[in-house]
Amino acid sequence: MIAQVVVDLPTGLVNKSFDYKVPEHLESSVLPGMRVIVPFGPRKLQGFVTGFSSSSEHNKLKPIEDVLDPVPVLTDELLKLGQWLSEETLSFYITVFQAMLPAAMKASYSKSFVLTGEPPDDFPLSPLFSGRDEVSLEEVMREFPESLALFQQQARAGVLDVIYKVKDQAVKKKKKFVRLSLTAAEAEAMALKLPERSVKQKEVLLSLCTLPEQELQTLLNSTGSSAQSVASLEKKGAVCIDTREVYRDPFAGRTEKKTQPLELTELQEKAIQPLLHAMEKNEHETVLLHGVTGSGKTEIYLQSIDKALNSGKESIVLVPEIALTPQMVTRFKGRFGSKVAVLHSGLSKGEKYDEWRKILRKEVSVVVGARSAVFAPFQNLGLIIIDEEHETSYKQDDNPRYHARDVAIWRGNHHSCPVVLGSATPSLESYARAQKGVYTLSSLTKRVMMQELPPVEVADMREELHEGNRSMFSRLLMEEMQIRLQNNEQIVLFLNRRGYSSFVLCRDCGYAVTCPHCDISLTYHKKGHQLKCHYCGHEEMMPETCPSCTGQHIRFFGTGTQKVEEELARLLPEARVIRMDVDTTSRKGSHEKLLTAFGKGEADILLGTQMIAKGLDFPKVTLVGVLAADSMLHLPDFRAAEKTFQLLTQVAGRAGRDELPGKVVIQSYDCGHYSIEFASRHDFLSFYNREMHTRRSMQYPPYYFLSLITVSHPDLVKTIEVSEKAAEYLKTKLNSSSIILGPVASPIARLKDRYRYQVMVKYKNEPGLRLYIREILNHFQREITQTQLQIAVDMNVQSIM
DNA sequence: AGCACGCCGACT
DNA sequence: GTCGGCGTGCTC
Repeated sequence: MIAQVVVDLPTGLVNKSFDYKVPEHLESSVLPGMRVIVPFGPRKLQGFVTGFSSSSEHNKLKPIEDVLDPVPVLTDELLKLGQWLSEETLSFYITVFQAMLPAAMKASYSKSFVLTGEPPDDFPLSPLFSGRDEVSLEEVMREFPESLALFQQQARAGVLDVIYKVKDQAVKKKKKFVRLSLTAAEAEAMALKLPERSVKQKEVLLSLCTLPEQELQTLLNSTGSSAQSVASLEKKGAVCIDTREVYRDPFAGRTEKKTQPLELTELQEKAIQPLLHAMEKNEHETVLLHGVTGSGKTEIYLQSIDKALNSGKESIVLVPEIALTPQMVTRFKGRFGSKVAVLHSGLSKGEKYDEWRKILRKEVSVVVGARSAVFAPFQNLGLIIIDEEHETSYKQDDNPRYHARDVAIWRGNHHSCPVVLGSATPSLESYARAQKGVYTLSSLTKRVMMQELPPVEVADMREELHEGNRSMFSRLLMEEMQIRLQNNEQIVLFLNRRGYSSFVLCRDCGYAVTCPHCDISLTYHKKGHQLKCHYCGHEEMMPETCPSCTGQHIRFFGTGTQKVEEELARLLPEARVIRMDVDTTSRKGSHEKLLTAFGKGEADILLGTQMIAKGLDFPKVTLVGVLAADSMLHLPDFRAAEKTFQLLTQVAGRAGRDELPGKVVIQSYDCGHYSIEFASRHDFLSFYNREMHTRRSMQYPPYYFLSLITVSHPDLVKTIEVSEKAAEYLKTKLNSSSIILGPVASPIARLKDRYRYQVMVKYKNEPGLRLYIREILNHFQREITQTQLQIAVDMNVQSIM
């Protein structure tokens, strides 16, 4: 039996399967989709078995060394999907497989030197081994790097062996359990017979009488005894201790109140029908659920999941990372309890691994998670839901550059089940497909309780400035805030920091402090008085004087949340403010804590960035202020208007969600812009028509496909040379109707000390494009593996910023 | 990615 | 004449 194995090396040269002999003792335990350890050259690598064959073109096959999984971690479906996805995104198989699995299952490798026998008397490395017979390469590099050559020499001489190890990081958590091996009556009798001084043993026994099986640590804590007491009891045969695998429980101590399905409104009923139909007929269909904020999309999700559950099928719910709040999780756990697994970035590696294993073992039937949850290894999928389908976070921005929506639709096809794309502000792509009939459109035009969408007023900041108001709050917003404070109602202030962060500028000479490694202005962080690069992490102290002209007038500009907070403290000193941004929410759980505090009314104003734009539902919020609505409007991105519209609509939806009527104030320097105008009128369709018009005339998606090739190298000349060759090659191959833009410098022209140039391809129909790009990659393959050259390909660009 | 193989400069 | 530099090519 011969196994085909894809090895764990993300290189073009090994992007194929290798044949290995399956040793007899493993024949019954290896299946496709399992991880194995195989010898590869002199070392050992983790790999994935993709299939079997009875013969091989190679005559000398090495055997598989070990099988890491008792059952396949990649189902047959996922193997197939991986094949498709790697072709679609031009990624390596191994990269795609790894994207499908929790990070904990990625192998880690180590190398060490081992003494082969008794070292000779004059062995020069004896002091470094000092009695041990193994020293890791890591230790050599750390403690005595100058001896590395000596180690290698001794290895060649045969005094040392070089050992390669593959470590599976997927560690299962274990806990000890204590079980009473006597009946309660016997135990009680024994407890009485124990000597006077065995107080603790007695307590332990009595505790076990009421609950005969307990987790060791819990038992020790509750009785205040030590492991010694329990060990004595074990020796006496009263209890036995065994070690068992347990799941890490990220939701420990949290019990969700069980919720019941709500009665659907007439509109919801109508909207859910096409979906339920497709589920009944076991047909694949993509339903675009366009529902205004507060229209009850979630209840539709919950009831369709319920339907899937009732017919014994599983569901995947994707939620944007940023919206994967405890509030959201609670809604699903509340309805479906322990049938739900949750996968999001807030979990530790181990926790994610455990949640994932619940899916593999069929212990859950619903998974709620961010982008990568679309790969949940369910085998009987009945429904896939993508909430806020327009969110850009569904596109992965490194390899494999996949879009969760495409993967969902592939899987929906495979399982003959519907895919639901839900949004108040669908992406233009999806809405256009719905209009063409590729997707089924299902609309919810009214809020559940029939509240009106909140009125939106736009404050013209140019005019404010004109009339002498130099503060960051318009008079309108100021007035409205004062009213809420008086009425004891709550306010959400939203500051979009993208493209608007606080950069440092010299007022004398105009010098802006940029990152020494990237073509990017540094951002000022008040904490530590430091400047940081958001791309490479470079940090430096805020300079006292201008590095360029040594002038004194170097200041930070732009409005960060910190600055807004200070301004609020000055203008509305009585207001209690909670600030949410990367600085205040970096600690685990702090995000949730702040939101809970706000929900309990411990603050009047919630001030934050993107992270407060969606999913939040606080009944006492009656005013939402958007401080700089146009800050992202002028980003050089074809989606700038779309993103602005989506964001404003989402934010506006946070107001007046309960009985109290809400109001929204949008501040802008460009209030005539159609994104702002249509968002203020809650008019998606007009925005859609207008923006589609622009896209058509500018030849952007959804009228054209957009692929981007980014070449990067530390040397500018090399970068330009390669990108030019790539563009020229494509020009000879593509249709005359396709548009090749560039090469030009990327929007971030230098990143981490590498210059970046890009070639953009706009096209309607280029069936051979992937092939041509593959050829470009092959052509430069040697330079990619051996020099600093990188060529990144994104076959379906979402954003060009 | 590693590592071996192989072909040119400064050393015993 | 040899040790060792790192350019090139392969790993089932």
